[in-house]
Amino acid sequence: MAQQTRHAPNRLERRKAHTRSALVRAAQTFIAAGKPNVPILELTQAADVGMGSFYNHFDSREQLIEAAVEDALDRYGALLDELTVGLDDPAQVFAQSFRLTGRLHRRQPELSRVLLSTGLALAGSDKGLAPRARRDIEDGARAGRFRVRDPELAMVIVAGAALCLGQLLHDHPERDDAAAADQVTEDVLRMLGLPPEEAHEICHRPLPDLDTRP
Amino acid sequence: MAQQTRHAPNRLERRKAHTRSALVRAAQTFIAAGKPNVPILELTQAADVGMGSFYNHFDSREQLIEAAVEDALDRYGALLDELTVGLDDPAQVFAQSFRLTGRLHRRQPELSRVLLSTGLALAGSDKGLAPRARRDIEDGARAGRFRVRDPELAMVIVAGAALCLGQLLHDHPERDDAAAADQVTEDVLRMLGLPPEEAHEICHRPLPDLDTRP
DNA sequence: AGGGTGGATGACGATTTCGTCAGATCTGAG
DNA sequence: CTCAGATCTGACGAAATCGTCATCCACCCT
Repeated sequence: MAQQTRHAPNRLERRKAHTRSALVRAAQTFIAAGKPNVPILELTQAADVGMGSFYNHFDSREQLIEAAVEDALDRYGALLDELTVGLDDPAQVFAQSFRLTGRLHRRQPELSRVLLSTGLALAGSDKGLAPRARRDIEDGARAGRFRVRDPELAMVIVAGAALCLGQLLHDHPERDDAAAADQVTEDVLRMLGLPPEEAHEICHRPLPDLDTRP
Repeated sequence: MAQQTRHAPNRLERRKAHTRSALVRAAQTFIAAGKPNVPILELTQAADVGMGSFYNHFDSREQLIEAAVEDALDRYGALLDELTVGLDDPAQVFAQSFRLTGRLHRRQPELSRVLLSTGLALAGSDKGLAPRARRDIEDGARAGRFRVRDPELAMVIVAGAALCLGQLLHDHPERDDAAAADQVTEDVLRMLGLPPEEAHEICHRPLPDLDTRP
């Protein structure tokens, strides 16, 4: 019994996971390209999978898209977690996350554009990266680092800045994404009540090098 | 000759305009509902016009949607023009426009949601309300009212705040839209370098009463 | 008054997209 | 080696959507 349920490197499961993953990746590509309504056939061909395999894994296109967005969010969140581990100052965590998000817009354009295209709807909700930002803001407020009257209205600015920064970087590839991200982060920090000098300083600390990771 | 070309209240033209207008309004409704891909037939039925009339006026759905967005932008822009006429202080013009935009999200939800759904793409461009905001920011900077390093990056925050404020008001109808708009405007003004007291004062001046207009 | 024109209409054939299903292929266990 | 179960596959009929076109109506001009 143990041998049956305790699958070793079970090839069946891996094949299934591979197919599903291919579909999710393909969906992300189309979402990023602004074509979330791509025909199923075209999508499965892009994923190099049979037409029917789609229906083995999902009931509808909406379901796949939801899964694709969730996957993108998970990967983005995990990356931010990993890159901000060990920081204890909430302002520092927030600043680092925001600066990194700005940089990631350029490094992982598809991942980023998936979030962009759904980001507006998620900005005020409890899905996506919003809870993380809200947590950072409230942590910072509790720790006396930020001075915000209404966290939700602060979220409005933060989410909006993140989204439009992504859009700006996408529209203007010639821009220095790191500098832009740092500048916007600094602006946002000032809006959150951090003293200007400190905001400036925090946004010029060195960041983990994104180029050295997978 | 003069009588021919100088059409009096030409009924033919009015009928054509009426049909076109009905299509544009219907399109705006569907865009606002998040269904820009509505079938042509369904759209024409909602507009209460014949199937073929659509093809008399537009070549493709994209063309109609473009026209619908342009119409929404024109109406929004004209409204803001009208409501800020006579103001000479750029900071005042900007603040008034932003506060009014926040309020309009509630008064004209469909018009507003059309802008929301396309706003992100337009935020950094030279279309939509972006040129107006950019003009106000640059005017303010020239007049020494604002202190911005990079107008484009300031735009990032302004556009983002406007978009996410609209989203917030849509998601949370229980919120006091006037208070939220004023608060966010105040935050944005501070980010633009206006002294906090002045920002606060400007955002509490009385506004034209929207309820008294058509 | 009535001929001519611009606009509206919706039925129709063509095309696209959908979702299923029966069979092919692969995997792991006995 | 063989079999049962799991997954993949693409062809197929059904359904939705498209864009056109012949036709009709209302209005304008003479």
